[in-house]
Amino acid sequence: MAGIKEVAEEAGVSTATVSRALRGLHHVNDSTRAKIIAAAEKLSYPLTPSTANTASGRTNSVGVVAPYISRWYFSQVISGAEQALREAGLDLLLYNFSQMKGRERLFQHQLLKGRVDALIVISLPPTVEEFDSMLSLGIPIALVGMEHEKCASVKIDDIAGARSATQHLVNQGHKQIGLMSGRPDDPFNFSVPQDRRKGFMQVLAENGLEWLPQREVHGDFTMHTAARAMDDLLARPNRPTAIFCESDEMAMGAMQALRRHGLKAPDDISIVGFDGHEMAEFSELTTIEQPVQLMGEMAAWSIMERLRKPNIDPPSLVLPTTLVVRNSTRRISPEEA
Amino acid sequence: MAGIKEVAEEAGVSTATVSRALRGLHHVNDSTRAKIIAAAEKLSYPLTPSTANTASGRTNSVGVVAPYISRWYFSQVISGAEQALREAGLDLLLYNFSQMKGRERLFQHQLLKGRVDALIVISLPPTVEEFDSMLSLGIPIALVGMEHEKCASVKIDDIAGARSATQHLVNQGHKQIGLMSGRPDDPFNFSVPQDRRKGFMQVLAENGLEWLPQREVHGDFTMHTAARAMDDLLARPNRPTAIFCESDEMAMGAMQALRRHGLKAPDDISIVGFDGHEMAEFSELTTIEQPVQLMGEMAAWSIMERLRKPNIDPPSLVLPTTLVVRNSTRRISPEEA
DNA sequence: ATGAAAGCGCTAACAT
DNA sequence: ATGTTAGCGCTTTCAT
Repeated sequence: MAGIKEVAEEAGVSTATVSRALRGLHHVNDSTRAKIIAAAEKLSYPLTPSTANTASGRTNSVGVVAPYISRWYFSQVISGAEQALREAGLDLLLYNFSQMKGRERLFQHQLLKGRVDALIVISLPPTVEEFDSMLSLGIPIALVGMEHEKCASVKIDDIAGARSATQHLVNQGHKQIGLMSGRPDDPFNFSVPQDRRKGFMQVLAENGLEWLPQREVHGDFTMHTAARAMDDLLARPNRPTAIFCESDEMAMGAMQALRRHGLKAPDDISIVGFDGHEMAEFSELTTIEQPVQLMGEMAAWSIMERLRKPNIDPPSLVLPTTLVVRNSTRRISPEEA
Repeated sequence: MAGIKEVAEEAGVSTATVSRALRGLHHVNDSTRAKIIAAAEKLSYPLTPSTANTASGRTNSVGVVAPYISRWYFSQVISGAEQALREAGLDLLLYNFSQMKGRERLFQHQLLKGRVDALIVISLPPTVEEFDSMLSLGIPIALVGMEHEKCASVKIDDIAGARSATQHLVNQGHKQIGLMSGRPDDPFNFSVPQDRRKGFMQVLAENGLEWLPQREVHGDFTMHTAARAMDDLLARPNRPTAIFCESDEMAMGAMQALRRHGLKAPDDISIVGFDGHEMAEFSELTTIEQPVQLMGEMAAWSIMERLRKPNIDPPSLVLPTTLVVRNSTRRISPEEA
């Protein structure tokens, strides 16, 4: 296996010069550099040797931590981050933090330790201790979909998004509006469902609409539980004419349940979702789109910036959402309402 | 930062013993090991130090290479692999190989070089040269969705899957059956579309059904292009009574197009997909399910096995698919056919 | 079963 | 601008 020594020999220089040349440092003669690059290519020597780690203390890779990696939202963010990181020549280490048992959890920061130069944490604060242990790594952290004073963050305004979804329903004449929200006993203290619920309630109140607790059902942000929750809601009296679902997947679950009951959106009930899931278009679902992939990219950029200048303080970005009106919501007449 | 030296001091032993104890090697007294583990935990010293790389030559991580990482199929496989690898204490390095420019491509194996102990390559053979350069790394490689004599592989029988999808349509009385297939000018020499097409044609021939080339349209395995292709097909004469789509996403695109034209599956045209996409249930799509996540897990296991015993030859696994009948296909009467 | 010491392949500090 | 020489933090002989 060709190492830096072989390359040095081939180019007729010292290993130190090879190291400098390949990393684009100053004070290397252009012709020398050319020779070295030629030698490196010939021996297919890597531009960033993996073993550089030990000597330099930098790993040239960043960790991405997420509770799920195959769900739409997460895979989009990861994809965005991957692109930005690879462009910058950084490797991406993937860490899924959902199913680990207690004892292993205790070791989390030790897993990460020394393996990554920075961390991107997607949308779920683990327990406080776990989070502290991440902070204690002393490396830059960028949060996606959350905020924390000590970390950079990229997120949307969930309250505003929920507001415009709800306002859309109100504008269309709906007065009896239901809510499909996250479980109150969510295992994670996740702010997203809370914020989306808050925005919803604000708009109801501002428009003088009465809120009936029996118009709310809960899901866990998947289609499956949402469909079941919807069954439940449909069985209750005072059926709403429209429903705001805190995620597109839940909205699609709701629509599925509707169909099972011989009902249809928007004819029988209007449905608005949240996220901009790729399948929302297929379902003709009205929704609030968020720039998911972009959020991953920006998180990556933000940590790379901080890797360059460790002293700037971590930026907090809020990206815009867009109401996309499709065919799952409709205007209703005053008599219907 | 606590290193092996600190742990050694704390435990009152040498660094060599710490190294041995923490990696579970033989010839370490139980009580010594206990002391060392305690010291390590106290100083939050990682079980598998990242810098072990240099000295041992092993990186304790495997690379996952995929052309996309946010598409459903790929994210599922990655998720499965991640679980299996993490359980075994291996890190997962993610490499997306789609958008890289020519010159960078040339450097691919150099990117990987020395960074991973093994490779899992998902569903797309890059160019032959790129593949050769991966092989030349001299590390175990597991393929998902493809085969190669020198690599382990985990796949399904695409021909058989396509056969049972098509047979299902035939069994329901369809005689004029259309095909939504991959682009013939696919940038990758991807065997999946070819195999699925082959299975389809076999069943048609076996049942003495005539094949009309104008019943075939092409997509790129996404909803979007499929919808457009479907528009095209619907505009042609001799409209088929059923269509086999080579992927669920294409099937959903087709159904979307159908709706736009005021048509509906299965009433106007029966649609059968392929993959077992999570949204297939929502769409009530009849499909061929493949155990996607499991394929990722098995690929991981297979390389870990080979990491242990380098001399066994790479296993080639074929996992079963299942026909799941939902509501996008229906039996038609002889008069209709 | 444990320790001492010689690397692993590279980078960094110091020469020149 | 380039070479020399210590390390980096760990693993792995080889002793004991």
